[in-house]
Amino acid sequence: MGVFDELQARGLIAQCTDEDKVRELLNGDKPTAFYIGFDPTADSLHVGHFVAIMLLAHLQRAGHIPIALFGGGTGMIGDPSGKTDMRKMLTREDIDHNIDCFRRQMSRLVDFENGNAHIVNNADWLCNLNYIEFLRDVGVHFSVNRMLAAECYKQRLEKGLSFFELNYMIMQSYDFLVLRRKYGCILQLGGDDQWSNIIGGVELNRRMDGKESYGMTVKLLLTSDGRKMGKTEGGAVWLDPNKTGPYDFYQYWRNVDDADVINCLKMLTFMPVPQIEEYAQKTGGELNAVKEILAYEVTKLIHGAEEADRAQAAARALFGVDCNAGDAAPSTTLTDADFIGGKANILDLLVKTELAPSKAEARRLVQQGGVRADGELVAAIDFALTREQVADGGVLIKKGKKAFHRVNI
RNA sequence: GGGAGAGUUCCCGAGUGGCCAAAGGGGGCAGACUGUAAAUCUGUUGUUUUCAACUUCGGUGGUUCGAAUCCACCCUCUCCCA
Repeated sequence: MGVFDELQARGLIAQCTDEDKVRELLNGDKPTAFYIGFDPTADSLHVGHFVAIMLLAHLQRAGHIPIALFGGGTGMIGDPSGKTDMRKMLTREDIDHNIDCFRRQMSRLVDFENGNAHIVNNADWLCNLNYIEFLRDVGVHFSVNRMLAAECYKQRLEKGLSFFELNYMIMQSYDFLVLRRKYGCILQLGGDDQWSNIIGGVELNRRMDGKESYGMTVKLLLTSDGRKMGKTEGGAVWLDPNKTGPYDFYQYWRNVDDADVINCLKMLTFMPVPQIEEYAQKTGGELNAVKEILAYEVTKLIHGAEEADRAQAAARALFGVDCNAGDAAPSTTLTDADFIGGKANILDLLVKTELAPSKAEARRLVQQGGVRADGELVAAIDFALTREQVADGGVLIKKGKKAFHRVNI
């Protein structure tokens, strides 16, 4: 099975400009250079980028050459597609820093060594453009009428779209032209929301150089009811372990909706499709076990086997029969200052361990029976841990079922 | 440039002088039920030294015993005209 069919079987492909041709390119033996753009608007990739990275990885394994394009130049504008508001602009330094972070995170899945893949920043060619020349050479090929007809601008057209932002599509198209000329890159990938920007590039290649190029979009990772995955109360689920710890990352996948498990396995792991199809037969409690596999596999890909093992061990310990919550529990070391008269009040501890954002919140948690210390329900807000209790191997404080923190001294 | 309107707590959105820490919904958190799921039900959702006090309704001043609510100026956004 060729890699194109593999991707299709995994449900990764949304649409292609020329499906037969793209299949031929990707399934063939000849290495094809392709690119995908990333907006370096944050200092970490998040789950929304995960699918795109998997795509890079799949295609690289099939012998093709990925180019990760960072929108250092376009990032200073911000893509208006599908956004309701204009983005804030970033400084050059921010963007450079973000690119650096992205690169590190991606290199776990994509090999950037030995020319097997390239990293480029479109600031390198966009920043020095001459306005008049650019308008004359590139701008003439774009019809505003057609651009405005594109679905992605419709929403903005009602709310207001600045000229500045309208140029995003032109710049992205120009990127494709540059990469084709420089690296022979003839295929652009992107999220499904990038479709019209990709088409723009394909047309520009044809109009300016008379060369054929292709575009393909990947499905966005959506929940079964159509919402974007990777959002939690705390914002996005990040791939950076400093922003979303491996345990929390693991837990996110451990808790996905039943209806989304199979999809996630297909899109976010390298597990063979036939095997996933077997899991797809499972229901009820058995499907719950599949989630553990998903969580482990995905965590392994992003954070490595060691972290995945730890996260899994911690989860099993916490939710399993034995209450001994491994060494993966986040912990805080108390000092004498935390004990008043040899005791540390539970409310203060909840705040200190960040299980509760304020004492008022901590009080509510206790009153509603949501707090346990070493498995014992904390019944009253004046409950306190003695120094001796903490000194003896520490105490595990649990908030609800899923949040916990160890205190020791 | 001219005219009209809007900015309320995490989000949407009520509130037009005291009964307002501010309705309702969403979201979040906790409890029950479960499979660490979903659905459902219950409680809760500004802070603190919690039978009370303090800070909050775009900003700054003002009127008043008392302001999210009235006045002045400013900032931001949207809409209509050019």
